[in-house]
Amino acid sequence: MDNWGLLSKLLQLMPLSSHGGGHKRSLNDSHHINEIPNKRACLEAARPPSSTHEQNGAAELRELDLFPRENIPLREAPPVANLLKEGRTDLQLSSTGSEQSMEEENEMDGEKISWFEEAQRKIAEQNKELVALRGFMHDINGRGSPPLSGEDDDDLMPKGMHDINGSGTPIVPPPPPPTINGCSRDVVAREEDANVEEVRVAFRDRSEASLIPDGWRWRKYGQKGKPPRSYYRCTITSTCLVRKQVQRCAQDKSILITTYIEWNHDHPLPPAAMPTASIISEAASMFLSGSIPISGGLIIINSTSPMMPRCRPIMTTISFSARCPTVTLDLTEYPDPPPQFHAPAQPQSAVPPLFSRLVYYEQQPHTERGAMAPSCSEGPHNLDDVARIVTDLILDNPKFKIELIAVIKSIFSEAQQGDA
DNA sequence: CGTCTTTGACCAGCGC
DNA sequence: GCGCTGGTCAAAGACG
Repeated sequence: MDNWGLLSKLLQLMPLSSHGGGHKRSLNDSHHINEIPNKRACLEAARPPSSTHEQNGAAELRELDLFPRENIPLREAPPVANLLKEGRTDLQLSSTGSEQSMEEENEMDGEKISWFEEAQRKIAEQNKELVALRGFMHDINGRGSPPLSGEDDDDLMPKGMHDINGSGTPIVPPPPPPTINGCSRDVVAREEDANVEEVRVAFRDRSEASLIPDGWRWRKYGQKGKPPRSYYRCTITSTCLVRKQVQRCAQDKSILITTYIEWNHDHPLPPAAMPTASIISEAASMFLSGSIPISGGLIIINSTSPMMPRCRPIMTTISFSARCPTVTLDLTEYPDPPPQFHAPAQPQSAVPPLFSRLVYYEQQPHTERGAMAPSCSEGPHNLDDVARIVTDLILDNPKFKIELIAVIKSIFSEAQQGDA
């Protein structure tokens, strides 16, 4: 069985009816500092469930109804489509520049077409389905992420899992996106589309310090509430309007929540602040452009920011404060990034690279996980063992599916680089 | 003395 | 209209 076969087998084993958990965890996460709003009807209509009642399935049924299986013929579709059928519109498996790569590869001799290229074709097919699904959802909701143009290959980039800099690329802060009055064009576009004047970007991370060093200079100008929420203003210039809020998580005092209310400084950014600024800008841009679904998702960020010193997967959650949506980047999920996420290439092995990452997942002291999955400390014996372990992990914790998607995506990216 | 933090007052928006 | 909440202001005090 080649790697694609393995992946197909793993994906087929995923319980299709498992719609909760995983990327929806954040929506019910009581750690969230912001509450569901009572205004912004356009966002309210699409907001995720928050009440216990909704957690018990009502909202999930509503979301399932958006993808009635009898209306979408995916029965014969390959496994990736099954994830889409679940509403996993945040699935992203393609890599930057894949379309160009595919065109080139089509001219090559047939014998040289690898499993990876086959996988890319399958992904392209599923992306087309994704376009149809998103359009379908848009028609039903009257909002949400704008439907993608099926004729525009650039728009076929799947949403939700997003490698901001491209996996494995040199860790260089991306240049700020094109701006309109200081806002990225995407931001402006989605603000206009969704009637959103502002989006906030928050970081959740464990820190004993009262402030996470981010390169800017801040001055405290207010404090409210219990637990206390501190308000800071950028003081690099007296006219800079950038502010942020800092508070401890009510449930876990070791978690510091930093919310950036503005990020359009009226002065040149200090070099130390540029990585963080780019992350904030990108995260906001991704949300406003629909790359991060309302339900949140997983993104992969390469960064030199003190907050995120290396490439790592980040669980994003979307909340809705009284004033605007907040994209929260949860940095508490991974105490240390797996080596694969900052080592671009893996030595060749008889075992697919997927497995070594599963081992990483397996070895993490994940406090949210329930019963222990079968131990694999001695390493895989065969691919059936791998499949069994993965199945157990998925059944044990639906969130593992999210992790798996990130791993698969990363593998594809690395494989593509290896071919280049 | 300048800078920064603390803290109560004040304001605006919203739901009831 | 009232109360609640989020956010900001500004006076007072602390600190180096």
